Amino acid sequence: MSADNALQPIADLDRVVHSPPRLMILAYLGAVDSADFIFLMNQVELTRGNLSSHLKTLEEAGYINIEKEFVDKVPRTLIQLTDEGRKAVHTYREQMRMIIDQLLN
Amino acid sequence: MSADNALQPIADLDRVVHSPPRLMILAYLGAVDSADFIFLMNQVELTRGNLSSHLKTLEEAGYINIEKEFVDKVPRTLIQLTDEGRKAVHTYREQMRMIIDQLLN
DNA sequence: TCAGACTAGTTTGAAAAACAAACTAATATA
DNA sequence: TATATTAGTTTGTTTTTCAAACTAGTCTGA
Repeated sequence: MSADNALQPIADLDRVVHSPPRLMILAYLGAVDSADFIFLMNQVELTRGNLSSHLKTLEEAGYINIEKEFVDKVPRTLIQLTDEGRKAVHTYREQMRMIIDQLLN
Repeated sequence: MSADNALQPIADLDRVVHSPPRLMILAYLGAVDSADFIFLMNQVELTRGNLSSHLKTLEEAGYINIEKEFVDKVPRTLIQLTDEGRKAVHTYREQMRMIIDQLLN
């Protein structure tokens, strides 16, 4: 019924990556490789609570690594893309490129 | 605070278009220009209820036109992209292309 | 002609995702 | 010692997505 469905690539998009707030986080992390919580919050313009839950989603997917350390007794959260996360973004990009080129004219 | 935010293009994506089920609907309609409800339902693999509500969202956005007619006493719903819908897809495609090329490496 | 099945949707209610307000806990400051 | 600030998390609300149940009409056979 759907064996050779041309729209399948859209259905197959990784929803963890596809969500705009998370796509912003991933795009930013892809560029800088490591960011702290507050800086990331300002870059992607999310509230703290909102950022916190999106980071949790990304961490559970294995796409980012969260490291907490203390710098002069101030807690500091370092967030970086994992290899898996980088791969997921790469895959998403290739799929989306195909969708754009082949499906949306 | 966010005047020249490189991530802005992601935040600006049209969410009506961005949703995968609706992107499938729009991609399909872009290719065929007119489809009936049941055929579209099979193509995009949504339940009737689900398709119905996504169509409503698209119609309210002005992206599709829904015409109901009777063919041999059987109701038939014809769905087609409006000019505005075609334009929205075009804009989405250009924005996404830029995001892919510039942001996701 | 009346019961049962089919077609073509819509409405409604539940589940999931996104969001932001309120809370926690620690340090710094006056 | 109160007050403010920093850095997050938890929790509750809103929005979105989804599918089950409902509506309304047609067809088919006994």
